[in-house]
Amino acid sequence: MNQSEDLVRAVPLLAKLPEAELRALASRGRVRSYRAGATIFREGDPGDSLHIVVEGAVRIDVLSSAGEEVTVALLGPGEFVGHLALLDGRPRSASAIASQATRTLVVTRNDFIQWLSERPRAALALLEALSLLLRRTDEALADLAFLDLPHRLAKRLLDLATHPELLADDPRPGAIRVRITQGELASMLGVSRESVNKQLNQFARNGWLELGRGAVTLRDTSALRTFI
Amino acid sequence: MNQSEDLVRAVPLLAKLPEAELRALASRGRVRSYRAGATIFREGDPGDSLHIVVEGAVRIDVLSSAGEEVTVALLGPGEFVGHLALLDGRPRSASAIASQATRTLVVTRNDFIQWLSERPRAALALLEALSLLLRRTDEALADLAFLDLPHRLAKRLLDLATHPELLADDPRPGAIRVRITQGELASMLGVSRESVNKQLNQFARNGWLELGRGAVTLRDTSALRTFI
DNA sequence: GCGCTTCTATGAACTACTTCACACAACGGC
DNA sequence: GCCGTTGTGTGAAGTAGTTCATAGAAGCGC
Repeated sequence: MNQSEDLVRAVPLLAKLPEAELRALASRGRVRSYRAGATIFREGDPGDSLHIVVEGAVRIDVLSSAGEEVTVALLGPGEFVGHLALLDGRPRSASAIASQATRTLVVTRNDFIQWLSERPRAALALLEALSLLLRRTDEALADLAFLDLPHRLAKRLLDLATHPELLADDPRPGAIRVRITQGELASMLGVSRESVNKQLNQFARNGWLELGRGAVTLRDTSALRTFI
Repeated sequence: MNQSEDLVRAVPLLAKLPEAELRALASRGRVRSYRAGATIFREGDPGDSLHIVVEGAVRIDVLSSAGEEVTVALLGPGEFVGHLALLDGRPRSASAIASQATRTLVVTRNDFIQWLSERPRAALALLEALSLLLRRTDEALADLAFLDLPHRLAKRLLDLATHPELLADDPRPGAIRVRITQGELASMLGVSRESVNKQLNQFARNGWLELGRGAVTLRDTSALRTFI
């Protein structure tokens, strides 16, 4: 119980709410566990639940018309999935996969809607959070339309460097080791794995980062930042 | 007064609300007029108002890092702009320009927030609307990453054909004349005007549409649909 | 009606990606 | 310790878009 409460408080958009309201939401949720690689839900499934990530990491994939999967997001503890289907009642717009062993707090649509309709302040906080998401998606759209691969890649690497759930122990101080394969990067950027590889090696030749199996180690983030 | 009320009811996301609540919102708004080409607000401006389009059409543009403008949306009567800045309190993420003579109903942030915090059902309706917007943006993102120009163009044309504010009188029954320049199309699709022109002419050679100055006339929408 | 501006049309040269083909390295299971 | 699988690295050939240059047609202001 108490743990659920802590989790809910870790969700940025709900963090501001009074304690009693948090407890009310947490008490309606149930904790579920997934092993690495397990499917939390699939695109097209009827969706009637919100998942708040407790620990682990969740990858959000959508299927292109050509049948390829793109990774549209990576979520860590305190972030949430399933809000779209929850709020508009339509089928899941993407698949959610546990990329590590993961636990989530699950709240059903009915419980959430009822809880929310009694708490206007929570609704405002949620509206604010959705607005921010919408801004980020709009920005990603503009990036995709106007930035070339080197710039999108640099941007994405710096973004990933802020996701604690992907970070491994730093081999040396000042370096940030991001645990991700080049194939996963390609799928996030909407380009081929080979192109990502070639560009990463270019960055490595500049001394901005080092490559390893399943990881990219950023050695000069400020160079990457000024490159953007 | 009465007119504002009608406007508010025309907004899909607010249409379900009881009459008294609608009146409450409409009475807080003010109607403002813009001539064709006038700027409603600019990207980066502090944003503290929601605009509901009463009549006319509004184009939403964002600036790319390279300084180019992309059109991210076209809005007609009943649709609304400014919700992002309104809800999250940040600066405008895009510019809004009246593409025809236009009137909007303006509601300020404070009025709206206050109105909303007293009406949980309206908040739920808004959350649902934002979820749908988010879905659409995600879909546009996937299209941009995976679909080539011909398919994106066909999709966009069919989408535009459902926007009544852009439609001119049909020259012949069954045909849909969309009033838009090839440059505007290019700016929506994130490609060059020349590429749009070449692809449109390809479609015209197929007999699927006809081209004119400032307009595209769809003659065989089902062919376009099966092409997608 | 004339000239300016906007919009459409098209070809040529260039470029950033793609796909394909292949080599090799690292890790995990048994 | 071997073998299958997963991940990285790289070159050659192809292609879907780009920019640039140039042309003409349609509408608008006065």
